[in-house]
Amino acid sequence: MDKTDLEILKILQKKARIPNVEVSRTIGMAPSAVLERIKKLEAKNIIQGYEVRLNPDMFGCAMTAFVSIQVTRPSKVRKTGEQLATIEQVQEVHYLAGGDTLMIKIKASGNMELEKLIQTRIADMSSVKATKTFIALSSFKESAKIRLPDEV
Amino acid sequence: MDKTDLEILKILQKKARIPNVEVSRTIGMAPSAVLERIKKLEAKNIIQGYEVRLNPDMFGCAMTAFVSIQVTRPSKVRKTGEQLATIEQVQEVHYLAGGDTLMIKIKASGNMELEKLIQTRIADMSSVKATKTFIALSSFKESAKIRLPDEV
DNA sequence: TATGAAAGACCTAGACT
DNA sequence: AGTCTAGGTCTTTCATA
Repeated sequence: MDKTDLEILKILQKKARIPNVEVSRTIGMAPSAVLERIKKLEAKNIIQGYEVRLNPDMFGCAMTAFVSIQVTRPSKVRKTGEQLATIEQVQEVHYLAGGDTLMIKIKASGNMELEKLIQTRIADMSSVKATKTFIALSSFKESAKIRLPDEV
Repeated sequence: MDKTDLEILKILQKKARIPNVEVSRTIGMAPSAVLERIKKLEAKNIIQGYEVRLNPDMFGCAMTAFVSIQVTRPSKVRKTGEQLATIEQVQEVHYLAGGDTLMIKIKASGNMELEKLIQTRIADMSSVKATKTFIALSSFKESAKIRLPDEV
């Protein structure tokens, strides 16, 4: 990965789904060279994918919630985490340091769906000791952008 | 928004940066019709954008942390939230119900950057009463996908 | 790794249903 | 809202440096 790769990634981070040629024009390189680089970045798993960002409010996913989940034993973390990750409404699953705790982020249509999810798919897992739910009243930012260095 | 729109969005959610024609072939419609629909979805802000998902480990953003931030007064929530949202390393800012608390998600290169961020950009805001930091040891899932209904 | 050329695929506006 | 057409643009492979 060099400076050119970083330039490409910066452009894509601003707006994925941009024509290849436009990228190549911006950085002053032949389209085929850019294509090759992007392909390599994908192959090396530096680019992991391309996502649409949909407006959740339009799909009955107006509710964002975080649920802190304490597992019964530290050894249960991995399996529990993987199982939680399979739930469609669960967008994120993180293992937090300090208390045998998983933190998940959920998008649901409302109270009802959230309650059902927690009760029928989370709280009833044998490895789940306790849950604490935090409901977001509003969200000021939601992005997957990361800070890219200027150089390697 | 109808069933066709949902079909299109489902395809894009699986893989944005897919040729338009392929979408149109999948749903059995003329490319121009699909283009028109996508444009409308963008104009209506149902599609908010397209993002690359980069592998954070490759950019010195290996550390994910959540910081719970208590503000001094409920009335300070909005301004504080907006200000936090401007920080590049802050990917998410949510206002949580129940305790005048903002929850943010940070991607940083490591302890040092995280500490510096918290001390020089967060804890020193006059509206910030207290912070609690949770560091993720591992992440099982990170996605922006939402569950789309089958019908409208 | 980059370029340039060439063939084929894709995009998109416009006429029409 | 959708189809079809057609020109222009973009993608992608390959020969070459």
